[in-house]
Amino acid sequence: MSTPERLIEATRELLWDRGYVGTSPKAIQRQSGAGQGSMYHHFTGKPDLALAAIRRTADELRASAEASFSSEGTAYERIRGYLLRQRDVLRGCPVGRLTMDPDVIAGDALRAPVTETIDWLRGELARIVQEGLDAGEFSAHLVPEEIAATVVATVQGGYVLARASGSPAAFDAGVRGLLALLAPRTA
Amino acid sequence: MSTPERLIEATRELLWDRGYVGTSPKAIQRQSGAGQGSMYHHFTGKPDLALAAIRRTADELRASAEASFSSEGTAYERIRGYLLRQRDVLRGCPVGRLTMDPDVIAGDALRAPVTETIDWLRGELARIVQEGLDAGEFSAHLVPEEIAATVVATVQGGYVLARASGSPAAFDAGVRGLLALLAPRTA
DNA sequence: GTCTATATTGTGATAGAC
DNA sequence: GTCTATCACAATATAGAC
Repeated sequence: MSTPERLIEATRELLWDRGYVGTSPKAIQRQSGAGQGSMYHHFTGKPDLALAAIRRTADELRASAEASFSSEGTAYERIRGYLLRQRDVLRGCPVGRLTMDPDVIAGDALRAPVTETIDWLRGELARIVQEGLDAGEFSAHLVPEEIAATVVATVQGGYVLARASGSPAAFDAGVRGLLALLAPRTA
Repeated sequence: MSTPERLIEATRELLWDRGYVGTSPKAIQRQSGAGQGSMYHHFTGKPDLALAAIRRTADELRASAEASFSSEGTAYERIRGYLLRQRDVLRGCPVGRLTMDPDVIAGDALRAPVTETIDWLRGELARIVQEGLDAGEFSAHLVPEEIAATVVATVQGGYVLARASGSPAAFDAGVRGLLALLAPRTA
């Protein structure tokens, strides 16, 4: 792997585990095996490197979600697929956690990929819920954008519950509760 | 206000906005108006002061939630009251945000109040959902602990959506979606 | 109780040799 | 492209005067 590549990957790991304020250039250098000089040769500084790392993480998350969304099945099945897809629950969401980082949220550059990713997620889910409504799968009084927000929030909040309790079980409980509420009436 | 009091309050504000790793003793001293010497006279260091601050924040959050839970009304109405209670949405949850702080989660001392608060919330909500089930208010197939987790997750995740989009509207959308899913069948 | 001085290590970066 | 100085400032304290 090239040096810029190793720097970006190391930064992604550190941002995921410690956030932006908790990630120092020195830690990035240690984790990537690159020296001081290399890092500042390839990137202008910590914000520049963090931006590259965040963008890549956002792209990966999007590609991964897209796979769930475009699978076969009813709207409910696709939402269930998204909710139950494998996750590193105790590590949290590598994009969502950045919303709690003051230095990420404060500036436009680092915040943009975060905003776009979460907004895109809500939009895709809203589209799926609308398809479910059109198919008569869900109660007609449900509002697609609201249900989409509830689904994304349950996932993001599920990470909080899991980390608070120290167990992925809390995440799973929240997801199962949501699926029970969302389930098409089979009676 | 006494000096220890001002130190604790300043730390609470900073922890809320910047997290534990983002909060320095110097910033606490500036915000509280206390000097270096005072801070280290009243507290052994940053972790000690943070513990006092986190405990107080957790106690306040619990008291505030208790007010919603113990109000009059059906189970659905009490859950709705909790979900719609006034919040500083864009600032996030002062307790939940600490779950993303590596130095808080890593140690038992600082993590304990966070764990206890979130676990307590889930327990109280599960109790209310059970009451709703007993009263025939909810579908019998719902599992109280799961719905409770979904409710808390929707709130915690709602903060993430709001901060990602820069608007409290995203939080409100998630809550309305959940309430629509949870609403007793009126037909 | 509060203040100032001092200390060690880390942060985030620049400069210039190789 | 990478390395080793070097730098100014912040983080997180300790020591001891007042």
